[in-house]
Amino acid sequence: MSYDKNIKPCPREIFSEYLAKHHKRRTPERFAILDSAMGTPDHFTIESFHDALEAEGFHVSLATIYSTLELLVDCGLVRRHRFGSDSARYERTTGSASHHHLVCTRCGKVKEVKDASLGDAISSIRYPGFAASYFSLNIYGLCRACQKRERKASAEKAKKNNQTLSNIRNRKK
Amino acid sequence: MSYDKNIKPCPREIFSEYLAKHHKRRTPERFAILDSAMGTPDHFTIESFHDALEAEGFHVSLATIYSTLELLVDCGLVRRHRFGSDSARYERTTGSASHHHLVCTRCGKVKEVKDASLGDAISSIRYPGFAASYFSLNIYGLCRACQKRERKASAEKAKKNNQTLSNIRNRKK
DNA sequence: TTTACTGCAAATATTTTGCAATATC
DNA sequence: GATATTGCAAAATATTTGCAGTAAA
Repeated sequence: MSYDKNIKPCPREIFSEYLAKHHKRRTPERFAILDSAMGTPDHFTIESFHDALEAEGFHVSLATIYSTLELLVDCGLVRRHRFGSDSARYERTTGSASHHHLVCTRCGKVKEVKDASLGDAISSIRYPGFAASYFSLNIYGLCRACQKRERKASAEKAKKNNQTLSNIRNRKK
Repeated sequence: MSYDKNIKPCPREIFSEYLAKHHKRRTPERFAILDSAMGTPDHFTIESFHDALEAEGFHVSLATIYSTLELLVDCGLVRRHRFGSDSARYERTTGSASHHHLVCTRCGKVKEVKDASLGDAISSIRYPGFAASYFSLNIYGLCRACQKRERKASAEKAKKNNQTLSNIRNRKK
């Protein structure tokens, strides 16, 4: 939970102005959540985030975390991902290089892939009438481990079938 | 629910071979679900899909729809999206041009944008050890309606604040 | 004949909501 | 002082799972 609060425009300023503009209140909970989110370079879930805050000695309810993260997404400081069937994952938008995700449809594992030029290409597209804030590119498929597992299962099944087949053949003798 | 079953390799063949390869069973439920999914050009949710099947006279349980759509995703015939907080949306991968999505973070509305060249660019990237099946590109931001709504709310708040301010000024007189 | 699949209902997991107390504006 | 926000717990929603009966291989 440490980031340079002097970089301009720093997240605190952005959030503060966003709250002012929307006539929402500047509460300690909201800024604690902001600081913690900005200090986390990795993905996090509501649950993990709540635990981390708790470990730091903050007690903030889940409901408040949900609502504050929604605000942070709305003002573009945080991205929200829904990869598999599991819960939403969040990540700060600042301080990390443009990347997309390889998502395994079998086991749900997510791997980050950095690609600045593709990121720039996507970010540079303008959509009339739509105020874009961030993008999320996910490539779905099978990860290495699940491919290997599949090959192995395939081989075992084939072996089993051959045994069955030879049993039948032997019986006929 | 009508698509040309003669196109090669047609979805029925792909699915049939997938089931055979994985030593899974060819049940009427699975093929009814396949046909219905392939006959739907738009996005659908489990709920809407279930209703549509029911209306056509098929009765298939939600559990079976979930499990079969998982198989269809696994064999690449169906894409699974998780846009907002709401339930997963599915769409067939065949028979529609490459597109991505503009997702409103405020109201959740999703708009499709066709872009063959970007789609080709993304599809052509190879990831060592990862067997890519399909991609999902979502641009998050504010849709036209929500931008308008925001401007309107902003103006009203400002007006209200001015009134309060002039009340205070008047009182001081 | 073996065992995977289906439907149903119950269980689980995640996110949202209502309400009284509190704190910001 | 008016009202948005908080925490808690309950509610709503989506998805998964267990089990007994059925059907594909």
